[in-house]
Amino acid sequence: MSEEKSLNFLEEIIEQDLAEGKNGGRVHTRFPPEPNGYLHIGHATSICLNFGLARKYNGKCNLRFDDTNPITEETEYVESIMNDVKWLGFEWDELHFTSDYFGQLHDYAVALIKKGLAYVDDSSVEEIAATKGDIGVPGKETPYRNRSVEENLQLFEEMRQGKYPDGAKVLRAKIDMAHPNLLMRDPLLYRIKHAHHHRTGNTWCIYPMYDFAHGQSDSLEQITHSICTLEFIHHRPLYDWFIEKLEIFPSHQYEFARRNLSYTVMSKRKLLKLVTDKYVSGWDDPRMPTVSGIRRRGFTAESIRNFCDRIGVAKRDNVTDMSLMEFFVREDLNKKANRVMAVLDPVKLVITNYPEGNGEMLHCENNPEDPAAGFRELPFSRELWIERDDFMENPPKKYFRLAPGQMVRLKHGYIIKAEEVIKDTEGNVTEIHCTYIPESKSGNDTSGINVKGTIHWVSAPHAKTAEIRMYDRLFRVEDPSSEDGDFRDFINPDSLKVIPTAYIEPALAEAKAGDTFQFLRLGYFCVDTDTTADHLIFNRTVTLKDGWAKEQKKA
RNA sequence: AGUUCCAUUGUGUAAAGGUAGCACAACUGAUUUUGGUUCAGUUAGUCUAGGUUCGAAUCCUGGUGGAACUACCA
Repeated sequence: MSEEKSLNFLEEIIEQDLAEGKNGGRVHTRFPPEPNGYLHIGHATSICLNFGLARKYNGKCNLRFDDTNPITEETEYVESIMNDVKWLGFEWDELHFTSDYFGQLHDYAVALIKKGLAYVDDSSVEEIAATKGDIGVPGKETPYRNRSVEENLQLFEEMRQGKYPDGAKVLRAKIDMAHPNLLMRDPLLYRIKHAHHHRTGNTWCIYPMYDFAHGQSDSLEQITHSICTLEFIHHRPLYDWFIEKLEIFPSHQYEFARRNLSYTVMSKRKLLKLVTDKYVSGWDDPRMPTVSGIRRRGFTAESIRNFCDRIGVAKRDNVTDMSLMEFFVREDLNKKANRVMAVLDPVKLVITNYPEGNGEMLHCENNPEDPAAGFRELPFSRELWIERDDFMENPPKKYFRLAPGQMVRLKHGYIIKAEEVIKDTEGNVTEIHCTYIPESKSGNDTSGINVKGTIHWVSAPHAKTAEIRMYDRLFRVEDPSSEDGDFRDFINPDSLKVIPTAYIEPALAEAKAGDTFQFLRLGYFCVDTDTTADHLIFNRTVTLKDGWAKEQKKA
């Protein structure tokens, strides 16, 4: 049986083009971010799509910075974007900046003027908006629309030379002021901005608009399939118009629906607001849907690639549930992350019949899913920390863990039986006394006893401490992007919970930033970039599936 | 209102006129020294009304519902 994977609509288009011998059998895509912010998971789908298509069809994919607006763009963003693309596991075939084409784009503008297809307009922003018309209402032509080619050439040259202040004049295409598509009503091609550009400095004071730059840049790079999101679909007639009138390489634009994720926002404007208004610690806050944020949180590049492949690409509106992304993270980490033990909410456990002194070392498997991960030695002793909710004085029926008179296994260690509970004056449990069964040692258990529960622990005299940061969804509402206004109304106040001192097993003190572990029964945790030898910080990447929680919900 | 795009289980996607399938989620059960993992299984879907056809999720028409477009942003 050939495992025939179904094609998405873009792959179908490409295969048809290939079958027809279009573009000489070439496939060339590009990922074209504007360097005005950090990349987010939505960009990641676009990256996986563009680079993935190129990889699949033996083609090429460029990284192009669409830097036509000097006001918003910064070198810091350029660097973070290149870093994120590489981290996701992709290499660009060519690196370009739209600003490298400013000279060529200027020549294209001159060519359009010469053909009588572009003119200089002296109207103000307000006048242009007022004469644009409206949905269903045709616009009005400006009095400057019929200037001669010579005059337009001269004025455009004077614009370039810096003879006019910002906003005094613009270059517009001469198309149709009554066109039902607002974008075809004499769109702006160039505007005057006396501003410093992050790459071209002060060389230019006129800058091309997106529409006049994007398609031509695609064409200059011989891009065969220019893939963008659906909101650009109205731009396609313009895209094609420039290519036709300039008689340049016919790149084609294809649109797909933006990917949305439940409980998160993708708009760069809103992400920027989260950062500048300090709702989060920065672009790489582990709650942010940015590539740098989810990386810091411990999501792996492979799981993101798998996620993007799985959710696919289509043209209908969509909101993918977070649980799908979390599944791919768990799937990947389950194979890779070593199992270790940590106690987040400790209570003391004393094994009264275990000898006092230094205890013993236990031989522990690092990862049952990966035999190559090996073993480690783990100290065991008379006094341990265990998780507070692994003991219940009055347990419900299906509670498999510690309770008075009930037996449980200490992971990698012995079976114990709870004998006595010590409480403070307010009735809080401060210590649990129990006995152990010496013949039940993990690995050579001759006791013949079967217990239903296994709990994790850390030897009290050997334990190290660490700070644990637990993250939850940043937003309370499922689709925060549908809401406008103040974030405060729908930010989740419990999105960050800090545990200043948790107990961890001693070997973990050596862990380095970026290392990820499964804390047994608690979830996956990743060492934070701010961690130091004196102060270990773990971020919770994702929780484990919780069978006990389900059990309780039923009750 | 005009133009354009879209509509398949709770979610995301397949089925190019011929058995509505996959993954996640949910639910059963088995295995398990993690209430994890793994394995087996169950529930659940073509927006609507017509038309074309031997046969329609697919093609056509009308309706309904949703989205995008009215920046000297990209």
